[in-house]
Amino acid sequence: MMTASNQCLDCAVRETAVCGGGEADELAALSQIGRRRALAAGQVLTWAGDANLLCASVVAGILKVTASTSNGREQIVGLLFAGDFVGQPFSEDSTMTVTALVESDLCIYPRERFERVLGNAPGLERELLRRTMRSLNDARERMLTLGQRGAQERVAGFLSDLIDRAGCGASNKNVTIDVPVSRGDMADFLGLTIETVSRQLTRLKALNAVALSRGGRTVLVKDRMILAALANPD
Amino acid sequence: MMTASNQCLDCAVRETAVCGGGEADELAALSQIGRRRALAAGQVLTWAGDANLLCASVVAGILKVTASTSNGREQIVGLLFAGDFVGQPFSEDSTMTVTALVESDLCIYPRERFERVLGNAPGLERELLRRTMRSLNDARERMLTLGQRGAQERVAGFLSDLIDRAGCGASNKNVTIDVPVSRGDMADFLGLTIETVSRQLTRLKALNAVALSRGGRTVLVKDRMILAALANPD
DNA sequence: CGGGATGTTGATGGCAGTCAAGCTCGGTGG
DNA sequence: CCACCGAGCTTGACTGCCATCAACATCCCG
Repeated sequence: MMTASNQCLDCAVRETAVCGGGEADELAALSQIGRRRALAAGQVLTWAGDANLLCASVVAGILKVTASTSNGREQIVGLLFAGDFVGQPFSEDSTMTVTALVESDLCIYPRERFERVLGNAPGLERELLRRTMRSLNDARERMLTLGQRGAQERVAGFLSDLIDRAGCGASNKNVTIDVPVSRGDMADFLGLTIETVSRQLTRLKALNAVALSRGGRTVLVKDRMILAALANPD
Repeated sequence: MMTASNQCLDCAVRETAVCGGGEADELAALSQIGRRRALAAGQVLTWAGDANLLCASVVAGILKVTASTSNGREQIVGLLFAGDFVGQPFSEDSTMTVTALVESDLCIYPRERFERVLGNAPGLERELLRRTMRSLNDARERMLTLGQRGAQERVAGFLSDLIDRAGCGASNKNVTIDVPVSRGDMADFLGLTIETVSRQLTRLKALNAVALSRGGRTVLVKDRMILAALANPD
């Protein structure tokens, strides 16, 4: 379809998303099945337990992938940013809920059709394998945090990771970072409560490692080294 | 090489390992690069931080994949059984340590050669992608446990999972399961201490849900339903 | 301004970690 | 065959961290 193809060529994540891993003809096949969808903040893309009908690429925004216990406790098992892949090909049912944290744009692929395209697109399949491997590694590193680290290490580590994500380069002092999620989501991500997260942040403030503003959503990191030391004590 | 090929044909995990996903010619290519290696209990296959030189299939035995903090705390992020795939293709460095928990047999593939074989073996690559997706899902479900569940839920859930693994079918009462790991490994797996694991097991005993023998390594599950209820309270 | 959502601070308690002692079991050697 | 030994497991006393409950502050948006 011409419009879809045109969308791909000037897509914001043309290079960074999974589509970038394929040859021209593979991209063309993908473009046939992709459809744009916008999600409002808080809107759910897929529910755990529902039939697994969708895969997607994040074009813009931030989403969370969550798992929940039967008594309603929630763990954020992954955050998705522009360029990230969403979904579980080759699985009949989805066990995770995917929710937009801010207004987001996706490029949606029906799962079964996506799988068929994958079969004829070795470049895409390779790229998806690489990404899944990286996600698995991330998940395992986070299991270390959730199983073994204390509250202070978790919060300091979270901020350090945010800095790395932003790619602020060499500067180690006075880096301003934007916390893209609420305290509640931060707590669910780190396996803590809102109160504990808040307390640890004020503790970092007291240690002169950070300064907060914009209602705690903007963090001025006065010294990355202090933060790194608190995230990884000996 | 004829011997390697012969090894594959009568390999114990011929059907269940990643090799089973490919066509005959794909298997032949794999057999060229696979070499058997035996590991003693406690022996390390690969260290976190070393160059990433190996992938492998588990032929027999049990291995653990661990991540560690700088101050020496360890988290078991995965257990590997016969048929499971080991390693991280397409990554230059390995971030996890892999250790044999009992005497084990592996079929080792040099990483770069394995990657080259994958490029010409779509069936294998597909199978590896499926497995990696499953592992990612497992890791995420475990993040829920590590982040949100209490000690009792973790231990009861661990035993329930062991029963599922063993595939004891329909019988819900008086199932005997073999705990394949020490209390210490169980603790590292669950993000608890040895003492807490032990206490929770005696608690299960007091609740008449299980009986222990062989120094705590054999568990007679008197009622799976009680266990499931304790693992998933409301 | 005013009101609701979000974030912070405080008081308290419980669950799991720590430290320390005893127990069990399997293996070894006299 | 039994006494001994050591590793792994259990139990106990105590501590400390983080969750919980509750009040207050701040921000944002109309």
